[in-house]
Amino acid sequence: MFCAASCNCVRNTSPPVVWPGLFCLEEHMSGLRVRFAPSPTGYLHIGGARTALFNYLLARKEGGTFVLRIEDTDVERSTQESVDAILQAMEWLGLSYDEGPLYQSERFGLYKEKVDQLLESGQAYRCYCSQEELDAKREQAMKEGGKPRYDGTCRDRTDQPDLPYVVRFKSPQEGATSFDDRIKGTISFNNDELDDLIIQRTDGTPTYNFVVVIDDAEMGINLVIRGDDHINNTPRQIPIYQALGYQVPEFAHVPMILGSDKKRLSKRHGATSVMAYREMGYLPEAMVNYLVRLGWSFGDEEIFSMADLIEKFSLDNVGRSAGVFNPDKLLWLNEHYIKTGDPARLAVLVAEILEGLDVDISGGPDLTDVVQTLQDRAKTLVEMAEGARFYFEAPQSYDEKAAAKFLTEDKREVLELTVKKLSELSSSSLEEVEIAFKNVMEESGLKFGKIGPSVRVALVGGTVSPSIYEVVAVLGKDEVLARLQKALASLG
RNA sequence: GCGCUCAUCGUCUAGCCUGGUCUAGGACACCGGCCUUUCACGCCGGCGACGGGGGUUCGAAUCCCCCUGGGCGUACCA
Repeated sequence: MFCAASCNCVRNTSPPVVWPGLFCLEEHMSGLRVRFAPSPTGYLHIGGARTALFNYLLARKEGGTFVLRIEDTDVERSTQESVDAILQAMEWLGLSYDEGPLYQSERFGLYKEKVDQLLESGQAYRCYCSQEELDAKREQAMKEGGKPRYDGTCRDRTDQPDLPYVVRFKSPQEGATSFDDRIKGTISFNNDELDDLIIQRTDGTPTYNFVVVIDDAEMGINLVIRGDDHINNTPRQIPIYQALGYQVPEFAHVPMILGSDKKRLSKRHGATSVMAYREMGYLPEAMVNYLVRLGWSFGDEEIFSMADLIEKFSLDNVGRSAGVFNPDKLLWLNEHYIKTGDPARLAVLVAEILEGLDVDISGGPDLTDVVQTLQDRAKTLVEMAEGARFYFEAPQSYDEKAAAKFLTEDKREVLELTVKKLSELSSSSLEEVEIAFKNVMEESGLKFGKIGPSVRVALVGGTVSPSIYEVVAVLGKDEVLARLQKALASLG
């Protein structure tokens, strides 16, 4: 067995087996416990994926534990489809977790207990103010230039009228709350900025800022890595940890991802769903590599495999400023991984796309060979599939312009010669094909430029394809001959 | 409005903590060239930034202050 942190502590088994998520205890097990806690109100988006990735990487690097928790306290907006979509996306990216998924909706009993505990100890209270009253107060405060925070009307109320109520946490009103963020440094808030936040709604369900504390504490999370849109929540959560007698974890707030207009990344900036990129023909390693480099760096290096990252990732190299999502660079990375990827693996992926395109690949050339001719010229798997199409479907017609230029009567002679030379081939290896074409050139006295383009149009239907030699070799003698004959028949 | 936060090429960033080695490095994109049977790949080259103003210092991208600009938050969403 082999330590997944790719250290030198090879367990003495042969062959070595890498077991994701399994580490040699002595060297790598640490008490680090991190988590990813998405709320299932949609697909896994770029930002969430990066947060998950950072958590995953740190856990793997330190030999810690990565926990997945589903934040579905908002019963209205949470759906099972979203949960599935998120799980699927994480799997695609290769982000395995050690514990979970844990559902907050299944822990309401626990939260209720904690609410009661705070109510009893006087650290929380029932608030009977209606939504309308609150809205009015907020508006009023804003108008007077004040802070739109709850004014504490019910804070010291002692009666318990038979009215709907929410439970509010008694936030400290004096002093300051501060914490040392692992990424941003010391952050401090004056407590008079805090108002008494609602921890339990009228319908009895708990709210985010409350459950997140309980869960992180109960699950033993000691480092919370999350988006920096949560920085403002942190000083509200810390007093809750304290009120409940929990130890406050460390925090690491990672900067947000913005769109090209520097606004928070959203649908109008294009695809933001991780899985949408899979559909567009992106490789997961390209997505992981892109995501990690957005906000993190390691000298001048650009290319990182997951194993590299587990070895090299560190919160120390995470930047403090927000980053703009740049699809061009993602594309470049995808191109890179297609170029350097294992053709057999790529073939499996391309086969799926081809199937979706209703292209029947049975009886055609070996897809792995096909992929190899396309690796240097495709930026996405979808592009590759489209480029592979002609290998399996003989051209039904020829591109008009191309035919007018390259499939003319005066090409008959050389095309017939090509057919002759090719048909004499014993195999269609690349070497043999090259020799055949050389012979054609010699006998006809023509340069390749006078022959190749015509052959290309005959074989693929247009003027764009991999090298002619490769195409002929991969397509195979019989199919090439058939297509050439067909083109010959169309001449004139 | 208030609070928090951020600030190096168009974009991602190195450098900043421990001032001089920075006429600021790399990558994407873009432009030009080479290679070439098409399209690509590849290779070579180019364009291009320390937001502004004050300090401190012999010397500041690096330290301090102010300004400006951006982001986030300000929900019975998470």
